[in-house]
Amino acid sequence: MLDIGLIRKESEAVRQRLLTRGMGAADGLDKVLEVDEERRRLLGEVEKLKAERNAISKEVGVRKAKKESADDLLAGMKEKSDRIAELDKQAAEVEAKQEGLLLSIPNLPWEGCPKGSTAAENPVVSTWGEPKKFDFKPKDHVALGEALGILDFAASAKVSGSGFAVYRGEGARLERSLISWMLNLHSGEHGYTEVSPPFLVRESSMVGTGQLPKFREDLYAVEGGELFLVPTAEVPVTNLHRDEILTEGDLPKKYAAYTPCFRREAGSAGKETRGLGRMHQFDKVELVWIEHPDRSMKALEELCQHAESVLRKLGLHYRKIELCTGDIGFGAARCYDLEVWAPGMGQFLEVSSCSNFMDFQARRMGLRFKGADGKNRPCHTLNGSGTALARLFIALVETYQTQEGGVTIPETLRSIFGSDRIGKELSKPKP
RNA sequence: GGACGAGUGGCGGAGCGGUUGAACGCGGCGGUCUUGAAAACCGCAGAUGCCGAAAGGCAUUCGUAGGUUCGAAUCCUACCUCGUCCGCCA
Repeated sequence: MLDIGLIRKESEAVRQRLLTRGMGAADGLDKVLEVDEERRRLLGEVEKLKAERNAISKEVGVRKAKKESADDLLAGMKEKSDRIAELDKQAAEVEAKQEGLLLSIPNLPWEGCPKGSTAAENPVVSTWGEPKKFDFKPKDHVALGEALGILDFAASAKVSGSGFAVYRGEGARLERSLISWMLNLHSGEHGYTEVSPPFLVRESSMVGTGQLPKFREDLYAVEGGELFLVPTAEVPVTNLHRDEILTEGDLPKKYAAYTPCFRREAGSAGKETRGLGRMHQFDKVELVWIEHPDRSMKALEELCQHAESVLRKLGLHYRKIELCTGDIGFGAARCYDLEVWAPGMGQFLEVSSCSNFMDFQARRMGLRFKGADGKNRPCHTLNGSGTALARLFIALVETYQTQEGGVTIPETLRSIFGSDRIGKELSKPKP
């Protein structure tokens, strides 16, 4: 949520910055200014009346205490109160309207964001490793996984429909191992506190991180309740500190969390839907920072390094791109994506999105810190996948497949996985 | 799911419908004292919004939303959350 004070003071600059996102991104700005003016007008009027009423009521109390009559003061007070009630109602309506408008305006892209209008204009920041070379034609993970019996799409379709997967045997074990290994890495080496949050959250949490009110159609809602399935651990974890005033010494807060992620993926049917590429449910280890505004851009670099370290340790070829103003997400001010190479599919797959939301989410959720000057200011929030599963699984099995149709397990995963390969000639680790 | 009880400032905990944003204690901040610290003593201090260049003023806020009243932390209703007991259960 943008600061209404900023919108008021620098409306033209705000408009120009929003427009770098594309046509329509500044819609609602004029309306919100108009509503804000009306709100302040009403507030001025009603607060003046309330001040009068308070003064008179206080005097009534004094007179009654002295057993004196206050009838002269009470005359006309009912009308005054009715007028106040009427104006209060109007003010509440206008405030709700303003809130609704503000919640639907996207964040300002950071001033240093590359300008552009589509994903095609996202610059590649860096590339790590090389595409794996094969002496044979590499299979994609669907062919490979089904032949090995570690993926079963027929079963998941039967149980839940398209967009789901059943991992079996060594496949399920690999998935679980990756989650544990990543959590160990981030909590053990990168200083994150591991948390295991609820997978269903209330509406206010979704509003806090920005999924609602605008993107309801992307979410799974639980029927008959007001709970939603989390689309990312960002939601429950960032909201851990909603409505809190932290001290500067509390910052940064760094959390790592595993959750499954549930997304309707409405409108993307038929697009990249083969195999594990785009699922209604996938696993993810998420990194969340709550940081001091002065340090959040540095924090974004660090957070992204932590996500990158996952891919490096696994020896997976990837590239890092920075999202341009036209492609950046609703709440993000700056964002890097990490895309890992899947040799069987012959494409890069997004496995991490590392964003600095600056004060956008913090304003929505009332997350502040008390600065050295004693003033309360919104914190900055960041998050990034560290990393998303399913696609990491794809890259891993496709990269490490063998000519015989098995999969070699990278050195770093072997002890937690309990073996050095999947497939024929499965061997136990040497004692 | 059923019954009962409770929700007050960072924490604990008072609070007759009227000069209560709220006693008191702890914690916090600033000072006095001290070589320094502790103790003791004195003082300051919630949050949000509106107006204002500022100083400051005003409004709102005692789980949430309504209601009664000239006036609500205090009375009424609903909801939420927590606790206890019962039932069910991984």
